Order: sequence, then C-alpha cells, then structure tokens
Amino acid sequence: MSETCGHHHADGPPGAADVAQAMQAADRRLTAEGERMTPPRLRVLELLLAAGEPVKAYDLIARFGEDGQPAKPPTVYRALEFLERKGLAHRIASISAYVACTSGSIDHAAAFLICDCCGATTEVSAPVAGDLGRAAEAAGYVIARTTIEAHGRCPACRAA
Amino acid sequence: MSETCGHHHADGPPGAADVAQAMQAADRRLTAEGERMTPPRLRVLELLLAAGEPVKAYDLIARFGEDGQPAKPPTVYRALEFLERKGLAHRIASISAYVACTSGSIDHAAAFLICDCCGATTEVSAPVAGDLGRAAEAAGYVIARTTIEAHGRCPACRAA
DNA sequence: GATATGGTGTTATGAGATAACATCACGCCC
DNA sequence: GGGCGTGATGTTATCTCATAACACCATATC
Repeated sequence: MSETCGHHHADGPPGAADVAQAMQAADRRLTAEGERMTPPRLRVLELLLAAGEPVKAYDLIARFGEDGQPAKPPTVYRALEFLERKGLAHRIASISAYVACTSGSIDHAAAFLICDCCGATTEVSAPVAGDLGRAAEAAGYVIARTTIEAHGRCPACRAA
Repeated sequence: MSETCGHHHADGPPGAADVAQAMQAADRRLTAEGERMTPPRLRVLELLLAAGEPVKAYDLIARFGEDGQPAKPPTVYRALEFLERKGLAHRIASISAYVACTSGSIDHAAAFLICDCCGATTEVSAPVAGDLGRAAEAAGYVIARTTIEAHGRCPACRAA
C-alpha cells in the first residue's frame, strides 16, 4: 500500500518495542474486561500495529503464519470483527482495509484522513458531535455508528 | 433491501412520472455539457431513481434488461462510474451500494443518514466545511473527496 | 472518408467476505 | 471431578463485489 508514489515519506512503521507495548496494554485491558485475547486475535492485532497503516484483509491472511503459511480467511475476519468491536481496530470502508486504532479513547467514533498518494492515514477524534450530528437530529435519525473518511494528500506528499 | 424489519414505512419509491422527469432533466443537463447519455447510462440511472434507496450493483445487473435478461457486470459498473463522476449517483461504501443523488447542487460532497432497519437513506448536504475540514487543515491534509455515512434508525423505524 | 476518441459487448478472473458445520477450550454449578 | 453451556477455532465451500483485457462500434473532426 505504501510508496506507490515513489517519493520518500517520514512516518515509518512503529518499532517492535512499540508494537509489543501496545499489545501488552491491549491484552491487559481486555483480559481485565473478561475478554479472551487468543492467539489469532493477538496475531492480527500485531500485524495491524506493525504495519502502521491500513492493511487489506487478504494481506493479513497472507502474513498471518510466522512461518509464511497463510491463515484461512475466517480466522482473520473473525479476529478483525473482535478487534473492531473492542475498539482496537477500524475498518476503512472506502478502501476496504483495516487499521489499528491510534486513538487513546476506548469508546469512540473514528474519522480518518487518508492520503491517496502514499496510503498513510491519520485517525482524528470524531467530528460526529458537529454538523453531521445536527443534520441527523434534524432528520429524526438516531445514529449508532459513523463512517467518516476524507481522501486527499498528506503534508509529505503535498511537498514532494 | 427494504422491509427487512417487518413494519411499514412511509417513503415508498417515487412514481414513474417523477423518475421520467428526473431522467429528462439529467439528460438535458449532461447533453448540454457535451456528455453522452447512452442507453446503459440512462437505464442504470432509471433503476437507481426508481428504487429510491441504495441498490446493490448486482441487483442493478439483475434488473438491467427490460425483458429480464441481466447485464454483464462491466456494463453496470461503467455506468455507475460515469453517473458518480457526473454527480448523479453516489456509492455508499459502508454497505457497498449505490443510490441516485437527491441533492440539488451539481458539485457537492455528499453525506448520508442510513437506516439499518429499513434501508432508507437521506442525503444531507456535506458537513465537510465543519469539524472534519478543520481537523484536515490542522493535520496539513488537502482533501479531495469524502465518505461520510451515519448508520442508525430513521424516524419511522424508531416509532415502530 | 480517414482517423482519433470514447463507449459498448464479452470473456474471464481477481479481490473481499461469509455460511455452515465439526471440534475444542474454558467457566460454572453441583 | 463430571456434566453442561458458551464462545472460539479450524476447515471447506461458496457467495458477493469489482475489474482486466480485448474486440468492436459510434461519434466528431478534419
């Protein structure tokens, strides 16, 4: 997904230490909540964190086995569903990809800025309370979840 | 798509006269712009207008032929791409469906309120200028297009 | 009437996601 | 500790969504 445009970008993927730390934090939190952080769930979370950018489901499937063996699709899709339900990952519908949550807040609606040049994404805190919320209220809708994705060019790709 | 919840809803599909009128207006406008409103494009627009709600691409493919013969997928996907490019239709990424544009403005970013109960959708004028726009500016992004979709329950389904 | 451009028809295939069912691991209650 | 309910996993198969590639046709222009 990254580097489709040829020029260099700043934000590389996070280091192994960062990934391990984030995984432990997630493990502790969910275990405390009575959830089961099973091997496939941890593995998919690890892959998402290590990527540091949106990843296609079938890329996760291909990378799943430490030994190069791919997973079966339901294994990864079930893990993704769990992670999304628990706020650890998000699906980005406009590009059919998944990304680890980088928001500190546990229960949140996410919004994304997506660079069409390099594939980088930035998660921003939900603007739901704003204009969209007012429009929904005016129309009589009760909103359960939102998909908010803005496509364009990140600062690095604008400069390049 | 509609009536998955069993209870009755108000907004039915538009009548044939409304559909014909909208198609003529679109035809006139695009022809004036030098675009070619060819039979498959008109047919897909007609199907979208007649549905009055989001339609899956393969439903359009199945309904395409007046005689019951389905279309080939590229025929419909190409028409959808054209209609979307010209602002006559929108793709709703979160449910992989397509809907006729109900906004009066020609060049616009769309946002949708989508009822998970009955499938009804309401297009609202873009809240891009608001919170999301500010977040993008703060992050240094230049936004080209947005996907804004809010899922929940419409007034009719709340009452039911 | 040659030619460039863009649209269409057709075949085939790639990419994304889930249904269905058997099996396994854990917590709980007695 | 044995039985049971619940939820997770493994596995096979299939379904849905979307596009690549190529031949042919229509239109506009010169």
